[in-house]
Amino acid sequence: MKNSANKPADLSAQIAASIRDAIIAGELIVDARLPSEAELAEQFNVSRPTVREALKRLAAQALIRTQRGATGGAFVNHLTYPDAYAQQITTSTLLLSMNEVSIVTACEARFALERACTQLSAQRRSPDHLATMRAEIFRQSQPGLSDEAFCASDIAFHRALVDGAQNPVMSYQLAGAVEAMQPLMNMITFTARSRERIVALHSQIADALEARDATQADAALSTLEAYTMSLADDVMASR
Amino acid sequence: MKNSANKPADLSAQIAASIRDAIIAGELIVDARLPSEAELAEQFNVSRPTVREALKRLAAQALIRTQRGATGGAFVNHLTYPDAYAQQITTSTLLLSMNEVSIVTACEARFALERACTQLSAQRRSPDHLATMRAEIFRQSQPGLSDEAFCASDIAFHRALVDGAQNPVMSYQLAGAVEAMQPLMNMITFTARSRERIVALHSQIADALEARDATQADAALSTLEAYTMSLADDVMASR
DNA sequence: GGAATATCAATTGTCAGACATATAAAACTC
DNA sequence: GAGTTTTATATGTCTGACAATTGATATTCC
Repeated sequence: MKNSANKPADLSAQIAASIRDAIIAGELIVDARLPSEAELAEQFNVSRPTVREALKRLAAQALIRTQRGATGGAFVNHLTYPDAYAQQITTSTLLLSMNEVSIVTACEARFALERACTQLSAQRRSPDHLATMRAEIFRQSQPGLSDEAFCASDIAFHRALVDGAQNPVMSYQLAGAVEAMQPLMNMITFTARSRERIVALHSQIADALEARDATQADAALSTLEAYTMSLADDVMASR
Repeated sequence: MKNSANKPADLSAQIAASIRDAIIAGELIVDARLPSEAELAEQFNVSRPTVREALKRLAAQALIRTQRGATGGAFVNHLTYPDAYAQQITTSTLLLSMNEVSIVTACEARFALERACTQLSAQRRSPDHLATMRAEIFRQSQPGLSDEAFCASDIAFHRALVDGAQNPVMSYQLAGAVEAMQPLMNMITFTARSRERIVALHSQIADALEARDATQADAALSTLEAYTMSLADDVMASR
């Protein structure tokens, strides 16, 4: 009951799917070179532009990379965390902006997932993570800071909190949840007083992590969640 | 210090990025029709094949859809949750298989995130979610079940658990973490005895959620995590 | 007049062939 | 032997064309 049945996909989509499946199935390992475009065209019995469209589809998903020149070609890409982050963030951002996800739902998800990191972060955070958090807190308390810069710093703070768990898979998962909310957070204008409150809560969290006190960090995070939501409610109500 | 600086990207990549930014910035709203390929080619001062490659890149990310015919063209796509799931799972699966993520790291992330859902799921799960979980538990206890089918049912169980939180953003985020682990989980062969134990823990979780007891569900999930990891250790050690 | 049908026009999908450009290896020069 | 030039191979891009799809329009028939 999928597209595969009711609508024959484009040739380029079919070819892309075929190659993608081979990669996922492990038939093509990382850094393996695909046949040249001309060879692929012959294999699939299509023209070179069609093959190229298929390869561009895969390149858009960071599944392959291409290289020009004599020893060039298309290679199975080693999917790096930054690549995956970037895709994750793009997708999450669009999902949030296109599906009328309420601020409440997004906040709830974000903080719930973030709390999942707290336990581990309290155990494992390095001095480096703490230093990053303190630095962002300092930046956030500067009076002249623009709203955009404040939000960006807020995100950097939470990234450090998440990274403190020292689990790259969790960092990757959270990147989407945290960063995708930036557009929503930017809609909430922070008054001087609410910034003060947020900074105070950030400090509480950093203190708790420094003391390796997961329970207290959790509590501060919950308070922050409730406060963020109340700010969001105010903004929604005033319109 | 990115590719944008040291390597001028392909024209098709530049054009794709340009259109993508316009979509993300909200300049192109959902279902808006993009100019025809010929018009885009003229606007960007490139040939049609180049424009087409750019559009295929966007189509691969489900950002646009194309339609043939007189009133056809490329339209900004409404990114649905299933679309986002699919991308999320593909990316996560590749990330796990290509980055030598240890089973320990992946398990840790998965269960930590899943525990984040438990609290909400205990409050909000519907009878429907419970029924799904019970049905999967029953299937898992059937003796003749293949390893693949057991793993698939395991995933379905955990999906129901996550969906019970009634937060689509969390469901989306968790889809990647849970399903991407299928290949890893398939590597662990389950003996009759370990299946029994897993089913018992699943039942405990279902019971706890039925009783809306988040603490007990949490505990059972933690036990399941520890048991899964010990099984993984056994498999690793025996090779 | 209204409905079924035929035609048309716009747009994407595909193709063939060509040239430009990048790049590493081979051949050449000193 | 080191440096330079050539060459082969691959991707990147362009031109031009035709096929297929599909909504809109005109036409025909009752």
